[in-house]
Amino acid sequence: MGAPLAAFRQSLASAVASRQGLSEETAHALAGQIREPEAGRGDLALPCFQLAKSLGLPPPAAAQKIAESLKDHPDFAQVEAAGPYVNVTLATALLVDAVVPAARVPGFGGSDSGAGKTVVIDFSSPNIAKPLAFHHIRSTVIGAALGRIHRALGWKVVGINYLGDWGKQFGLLATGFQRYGDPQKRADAKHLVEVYVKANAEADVDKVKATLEAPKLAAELLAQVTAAQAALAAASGDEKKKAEKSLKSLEKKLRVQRGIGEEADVLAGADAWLAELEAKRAAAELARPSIEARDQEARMFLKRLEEGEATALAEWKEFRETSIREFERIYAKMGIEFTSLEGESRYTNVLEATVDKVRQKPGTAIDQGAEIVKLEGQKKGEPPPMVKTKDGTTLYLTRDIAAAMDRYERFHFDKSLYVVAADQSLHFSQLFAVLKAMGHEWAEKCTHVAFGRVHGMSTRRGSVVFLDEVLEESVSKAREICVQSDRIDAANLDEAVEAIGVGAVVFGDLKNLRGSDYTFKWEEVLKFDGHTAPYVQFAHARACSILQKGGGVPAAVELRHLVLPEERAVLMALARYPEALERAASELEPSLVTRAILDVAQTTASWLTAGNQDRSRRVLVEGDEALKGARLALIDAVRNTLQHGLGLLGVRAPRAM
RNA sequence: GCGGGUGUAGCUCAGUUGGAUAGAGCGUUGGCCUCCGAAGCCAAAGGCCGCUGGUUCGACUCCAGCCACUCGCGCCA
Repeated sequence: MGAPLAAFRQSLASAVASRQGLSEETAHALAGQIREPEAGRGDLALPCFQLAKSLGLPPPAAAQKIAESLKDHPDFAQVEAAGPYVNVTLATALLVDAVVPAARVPGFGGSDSGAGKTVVIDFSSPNIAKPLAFHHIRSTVIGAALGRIHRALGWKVVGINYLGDWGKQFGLLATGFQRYGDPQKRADAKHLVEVYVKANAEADVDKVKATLEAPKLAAELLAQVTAAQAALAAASGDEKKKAEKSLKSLEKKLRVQRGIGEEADVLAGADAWLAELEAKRAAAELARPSIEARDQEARMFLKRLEEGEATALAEWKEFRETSIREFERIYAKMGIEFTSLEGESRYTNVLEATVDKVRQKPGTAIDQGAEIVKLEGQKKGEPPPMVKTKDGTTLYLTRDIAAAMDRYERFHFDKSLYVVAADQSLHFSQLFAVLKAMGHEWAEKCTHVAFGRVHGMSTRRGSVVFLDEVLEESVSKAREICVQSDRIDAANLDEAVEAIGVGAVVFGDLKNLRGSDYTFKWEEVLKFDGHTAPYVQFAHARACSILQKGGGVPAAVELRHLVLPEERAVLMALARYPEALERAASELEPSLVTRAILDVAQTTASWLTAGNQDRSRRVLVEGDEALKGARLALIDAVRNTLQHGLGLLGVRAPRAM
């Protein structure tokens, strides 16, 4: 099938090389420099800065010379030197023949570049006992999209939903349930979440610790501010600048802690603040024994699990299944599938053996009761990887080491991806470093596909939004709009509504570069205008509708009739699509696919709307069957590409909306 | 304090790996439905690309130093 754009670049580069007597090698290098020109200046642009050197001419003269030499080349309809650039317009025949037939074939954009290779993708991976909150959408849709993209490129894909089904949080749920759980609701996922949230709050030893230390820290900070103020008053010259800076940063810290604004005097009411913190401290002191006991209880539950105690295991199994059922309900709604649903518990039996392997190489040491890995080249201040707690239980890292080794044995992967939030970069750099130190060369094939946080959601402030809730809301908004449409018959309404509502949310996430953070806002996730899923779906539906009205694409078409600027824009957008897929896979960046199909949708919308004013520019143009046939073929290519691209993202494309 | 990330239009974000006059969406202003689908199209306004220096014919892009925000930094995952 090939990538048309790459072929165009190559043919331009080869043409230049052969006419200037340059080697194939330089031709190849040249191809890499070719880009797209400014709007209205053709299809390809070759910057001549480096060529100028080898030709011994100033860049504009080199461009002139090269342009002259290409003037009669059959592949190029127009060649123009513009300053140091050569702008080339492709011959229509070349462009249309390379793009349209290929783009009409189902699976356009895919390739076999990954044939014989295996990628393991660890994604979604929620914790049992915790709710599936909105932010879980990120790992879920990014991982699923990367899976589909790789599959389209010929890779064998193993998608693993690696549940957090082992660990202290499970102890919190189990012991919490004994206290607050409604025995009638043992299988109610929402109830389990309530219990977990409550149990977690009542065993929050970190918060108690912080509250206990708060008055002391606050007093210190106040003293520092006072001292800094005095220092500033006494300072002069260079010293003064420094003193100002340090005071400013201390004041800012204080403002944040006190929760006061820019204008307020930082020291005003400090006594009352201290008194308040002191009161909280006293309360925390009283609550401390019970909180520590609850925490201990949860830890002990994990201990019992790790020792294989039957009743604990039975309870664990039951809660686990309840959670999974709830997760699967939501995955089904989003069309997410996994090759394997497993979890940390898979490795409970091999953890001792895993720790033993680490002990042999690179070795471990006991530090403050915990067992840490001896790594060379550790920078000071960097926390050492830890494989066992002071209780003798294992940690996340221990289990991930076991899992990574297991995955390599099972799949002999060429890539192993962990689609996990960027917060955990340290964990993954430790994981990979330990694996490497154990002698596993394949550690280099492992990548942390980090993504940014979703801000504005905090469990503590109770502002957590459930993923399901967002999907529901979006679907109901889609329904409101769809029922007003006379284009869509009752039989297909539900399907379209789901596709649009869920699609908008999924697409909204996959539009941003995965690395960047964003803030959750209802009006953002529920956006249907502008560059959103409904926009692309709309273009697709229009294409379907025109194809239907036109009676489909004729058997024989003369594509050379596609000469409108609007049509060329669509052709170029289609030509870029396969390359976007390859890059999305190599850069692990699904947003490249999102943006590529937005480009197709947008150029198509402009093209089709141009036909509203001017009947001669319509696809279903009257009185010219040959032209109509060519345009139908192009609109079919658009239809096929949009459907494929949306599919890769996990968004369905209704035929009407 | 140490390490990572981010800083581009009022807001949300792209920027093809160093190339021409830095681009979209939202919002604002103006225009386009006797309709091949207005969830759309066309146009306008809006920019010291965080700051300063360096490398280069050329820097939003690379390097150094600052500033701001943010995440992480031992027994959670």
